[in-house]
Amino acid sequence: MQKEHNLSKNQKIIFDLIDKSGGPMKAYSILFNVQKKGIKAPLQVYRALGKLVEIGKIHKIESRNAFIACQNSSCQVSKATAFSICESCENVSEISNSKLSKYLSNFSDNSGMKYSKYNLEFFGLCKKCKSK
Amino acid sequence: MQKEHNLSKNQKIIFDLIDKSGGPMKAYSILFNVQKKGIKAPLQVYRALGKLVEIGKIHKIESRNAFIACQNSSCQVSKATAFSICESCENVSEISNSKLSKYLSNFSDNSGMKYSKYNLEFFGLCKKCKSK
DNA sequence: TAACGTTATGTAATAATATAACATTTATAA
DNA sequence: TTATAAATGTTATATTATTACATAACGTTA
Ligand SMILES: [Zn+2]
Ligand SMILES: [Zn+2]
Ligand SMILES: [Zn+2]
Ligand SMILES: [Zn+2]
Repeated sequence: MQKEHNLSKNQKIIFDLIDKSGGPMKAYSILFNVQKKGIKAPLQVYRALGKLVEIGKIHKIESRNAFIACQNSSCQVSKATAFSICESCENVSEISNSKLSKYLSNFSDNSGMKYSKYNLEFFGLCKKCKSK
Repeated sequence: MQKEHNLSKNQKIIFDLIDKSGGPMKAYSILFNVQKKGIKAPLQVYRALGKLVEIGKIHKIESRNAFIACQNSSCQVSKATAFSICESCENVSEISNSKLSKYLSNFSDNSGMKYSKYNLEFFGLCKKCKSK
């Protein structure tokens, strides 16, 4: 059962934009796109992004400095994320594989460290780009 | 058997600095530290970093925009990397776990994508920070 | 309702990270 | 040698992200 988060005005504008885009978006591209809605400054964008990441509605693709809407309805928080990234067309998908997530969530080694979160990024060529 | 790369002057200066630091270093901190050795501009640092990453002598910690010397002698290229990051003291270690790397290198799903590279970052509290 | 604490917003300035463009030099190899 | 690739030097600029401070909206409870 997913907690309902009542998004604020700016959070909703920015989430809707990212979600509808269907892919990763960069902060300043978001800013450009929401200026007509009254969001004029980078900080307004970064604050909304920060909150949306915190509650798991979006994730940051670290290697690309970009943000993508969560494609996995059960992702309440951004604490166990995996993505596949095409190095040619830059298409990104969230990987939703229960074996993988179990394996990583349960991973431990002899470092004495307790892992509470992970982020995994796979790179390669997508189907389309491979066949070119 | 690891290929010997003859590092250039700037590459050697920057690699030695990162390696001796024993942890992750940020580009502008590197720049500051090597200015006395004649490296004066960001681009000189980023070019050396780019090459060092390419040949696997260092890795980029994406979530921190920082660079760490490879702690795994068999890492020829930065194509299969895993790190543990303490969210309190920011200590970073490269994870060298053959089961994990086999599991991830062989991972495939039904997306039709061929994965040639991955980067995994685990977050948590290290032993020291946990006991505080 | 009133008071309070929390969350979100607005705005300006600036910090931190990274690359483009161009000229020159050094290393490698045919 | 000649050519080719790799590395360097330098200036300027692009991109990504945060600090600082003031104000407004929201939710809770007295
Ligand atoms: Zn998700
Ligand atoms: Zn592709
Ligand atoms: Zn390594
Ligand atoms: Zn720690």
